[in-house]
Amino acid sequence: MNQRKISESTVRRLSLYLRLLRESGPSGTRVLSSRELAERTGSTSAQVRKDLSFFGSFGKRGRGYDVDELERTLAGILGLQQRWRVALIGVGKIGSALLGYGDLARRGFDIVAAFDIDAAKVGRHASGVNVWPLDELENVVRSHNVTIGIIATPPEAAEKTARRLADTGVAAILNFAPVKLSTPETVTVRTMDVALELEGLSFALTSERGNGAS
Amino acid sequence: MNQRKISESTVRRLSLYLRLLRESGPSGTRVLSSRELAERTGSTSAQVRKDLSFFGSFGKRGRGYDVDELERTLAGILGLQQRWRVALIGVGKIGSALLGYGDLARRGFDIVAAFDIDAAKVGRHASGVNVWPLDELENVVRSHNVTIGIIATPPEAAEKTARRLADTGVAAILNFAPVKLSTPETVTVRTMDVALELEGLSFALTSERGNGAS
DNA sequence: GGCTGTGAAGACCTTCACAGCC
DNA sequence: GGCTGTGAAGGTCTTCACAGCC
Repeated sequence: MNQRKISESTVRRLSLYLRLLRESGPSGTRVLSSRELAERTGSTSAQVRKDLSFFGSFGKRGRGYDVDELERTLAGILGLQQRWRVALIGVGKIGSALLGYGDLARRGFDIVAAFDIDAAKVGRHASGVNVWPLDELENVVRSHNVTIGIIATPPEAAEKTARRLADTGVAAILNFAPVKLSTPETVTVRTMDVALELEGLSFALTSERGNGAS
Repeated sequence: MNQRKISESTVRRLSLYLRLLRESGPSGTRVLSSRELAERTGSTSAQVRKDLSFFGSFGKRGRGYDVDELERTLAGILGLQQRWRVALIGVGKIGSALLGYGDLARRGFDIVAAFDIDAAKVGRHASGVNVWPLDELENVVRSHNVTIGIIATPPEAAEKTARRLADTGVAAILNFAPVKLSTPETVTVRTMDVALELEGLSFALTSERGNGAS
């Protein structure tokens, strides 16, 4: 496991390859070439081979990659042979959507506890997950062995929540609040921001006019 | 507006700069240096200056950037001086969350119509947006002059929905379904996938063990 | 013949470092 | 003195192209 620095884009693509392999599951093809993998994930064949080559040689020359084997290998690389225990902070609109989103559990991420500052939201959520008062965060996160936190609080509360999660020993945070979190380097943070993505689209549409849009 | 190829990361950072400028609004500082902009968005001062230099010279040497002026300039570059008319397809968990998410309107994106295949969801949504039967998509998208579509359907329906949006003349799609969309090149697509981000975190946590994690 | 694995080349992005201006 | 704007250097990521194997 002595691996060099793997880029974020490579990891993203590995996830896409894995998703494809899982979909072409039992009834799918037994072997896929780098070209097929590329076409169906929006990459190139050389890119696929390069991505995989950082971790070893998993293909068979002249044939391609064995679907089952590559699936297991990729799951291993991505750390998805284990299940991850996740805490959700903030049971508002986004939080509730996440609680009801079965794809997360299907892909190895169990939301084992949720928190909200609003007493009315405390109790058992429709999804079956328990919603705790925010005060209980440290206790419950520790007792449930949570390693990943999801921040779905209002932006004003995000920074403080991040600090509390970090102090409680959570190793990674997925942040839905449109703010920059200042966490210790030991915590890996990734932010998802719908408005930011829309702004990216806005830019693309705006600058198209400049060039001769076909 | 004869601009060269601007990278996606540059555009993302421009959005972050703009967000910061807007937050440090009326009561904020009148001038910000590239160093300040960088520190508060998680970038570097050279990066900030380079990003801006693709579009012109907006700073004052020895002083920095005028907040109001740079805010206007960035909004112009990103195409945010106009408002964007957005259609949402799929009023499930994610779709509802988006309808209730005021930040989108605040940042220039108005969801002017929503669609769902389920007759029970048709009618006026709590957010005030009208939910139409899916059959009406082409009519309503055209009559409302929609330019951006958000796909929040189940994965199986995403591809077909994308094609319909593309055929109806929508210029950009924000896709929440975990599938690769095959749309004509005239349509800009961006996909947001929570599980994919979590898998990125999973990888980071897993590969840390390999190195000597401090 | 077909396809992988991979050095080398090329494209792209970031950082450096400093001239130029306030 | 302080800060911008920017060529040049350095680094990273992608694509090419082909040797090696099935």
